[in-house]
Amino acid sequence: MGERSRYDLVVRLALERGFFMPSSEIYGDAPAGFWDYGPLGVALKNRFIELWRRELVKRDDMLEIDGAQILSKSVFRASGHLESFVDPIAKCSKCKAIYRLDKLIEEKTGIHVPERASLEDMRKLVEEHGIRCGRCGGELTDFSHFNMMFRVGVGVAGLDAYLRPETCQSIFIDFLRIYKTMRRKLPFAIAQVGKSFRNEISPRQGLLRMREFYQAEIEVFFNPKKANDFAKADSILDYRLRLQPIGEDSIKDISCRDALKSGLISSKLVAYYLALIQQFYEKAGIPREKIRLRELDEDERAFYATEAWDLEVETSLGWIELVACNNRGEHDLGGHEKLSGQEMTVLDDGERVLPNVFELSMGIDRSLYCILENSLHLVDNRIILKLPPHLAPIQAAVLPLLSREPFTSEAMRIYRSLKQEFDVVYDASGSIGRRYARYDEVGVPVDITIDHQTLEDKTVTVRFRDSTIQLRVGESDLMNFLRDHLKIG
RNA sequence: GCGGCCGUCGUCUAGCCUGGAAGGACACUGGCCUUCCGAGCCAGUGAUCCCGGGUUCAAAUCCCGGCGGCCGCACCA
Repeated sequence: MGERSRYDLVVRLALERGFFMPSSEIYGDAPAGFWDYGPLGVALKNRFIELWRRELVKRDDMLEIDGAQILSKSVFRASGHLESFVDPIAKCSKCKAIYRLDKLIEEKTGIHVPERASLEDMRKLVEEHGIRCGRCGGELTDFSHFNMMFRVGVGVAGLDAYLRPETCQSIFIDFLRIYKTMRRKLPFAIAQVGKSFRNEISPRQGLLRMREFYQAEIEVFFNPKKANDFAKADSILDYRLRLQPIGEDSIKDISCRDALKSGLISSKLVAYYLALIQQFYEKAGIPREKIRLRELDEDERAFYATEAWDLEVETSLGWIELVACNNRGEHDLGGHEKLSGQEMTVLDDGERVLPNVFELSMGIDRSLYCILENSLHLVDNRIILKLPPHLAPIQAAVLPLLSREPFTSEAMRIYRSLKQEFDVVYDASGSIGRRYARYDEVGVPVDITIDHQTLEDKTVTVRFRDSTIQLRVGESDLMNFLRDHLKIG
């Protein structure tokens, strides 16, 4: 299979079988970067989130919230997004080309433009060095900042507010009340699944880069002096991480214990959460060898991060960042404390500390793409979607061997008994082989066929998607069989 | 946002250069067949030809603008 064609196959399957589709697609003015999930896509997403809840939220006793998507301007003044979530731009007065101003100055003069440089500073540099449009030589004009947040006007007065560019700000602004009411001590984590919004200049590649997207974020609050006093980490010390630290160009397969000992990871707390997130993706069906935790150097890190590891998965499109694991230090609670005047310190062993934050910020849509691409296999030019059974949108198909009585009634009866507990479909249309193929394509892990023998001895044929092996299961054992087969491994 | 290529049934595409009734394959639906791995035969549904404007007796086709897609630049979960 060609490298590009894997992406095309996923998109084609998604459109044809209802996983996802471009939003507003019947209108010509549909802007890029917005996608709708269809029935199978929603089901897959829900199962993915179920797995996330189980393997991260429940496993680590996190508290889950669901915050508003529109937040006040002050939130983003405090978080730094109003000032820092921007690109400085300028336009050519002649050919209308738009430039990243800081990049243009650096390219023309070799002078490094610091993040904090004002537009006025940059305008001066442009004048001093006589920088003009790189393409036509025209004069540069319209110096401005392009902020990637969507601004919204609230109420009749059109009060300035913003769609959140990351879900985690909801966690930080709710932190104080949750801490006061939920009786937790440091360290503990707050988690959230929800939408975030970024006005990307050029969204592209389907689910990989959207303007409206789902994140599953976890913010771990901890005392920075105690990041190594972390007993929970004992359970993962022997687990092997796939690390690529700064300056390395290959992946080290190394136990958490050794990574800590050699100083590759800054603390037990960080090692523990990196282990949890890697284990999560392994359970989501991504093979270990396609996962890496790559450490970002200063230039690559977000403006709020002091230490950053990206969990990346290798696909036909290269390594894709699925989770940003950032040490945000006291950036967020400190920022909100300063602007709101609300003291954010908490008591920890008799000492007042401002909690630091380590986050696991997961892109859900991207993750689903990687799972789909990884699961997609071509056999005799037919798609077989080998999803882990516990992520399958449809868990079993109930099929009468022949589309006539008494097979149809028997199959319908079994379908009805199963659908109370499982997500199953009934299908009598087309030859049996055609139906097997139809459900292989959307990742149904087992097909249940009602055949001649069913009528004699109350057993059914169970046919496995990945191996096409068939076995006979008694009707009364079917529930237990399915529960077992759909269990998280 | 820029540059290159591109946009036709659900999907893949023919037609565009050289203007003149939108055709095929797969999928889907129904019928015959009565089946354990996309069987065969017959019939059928399904396309504002991305959108808008222009040229023309006539536009899927030529021209202009917009929107979208892919690749590259940049940015990012």
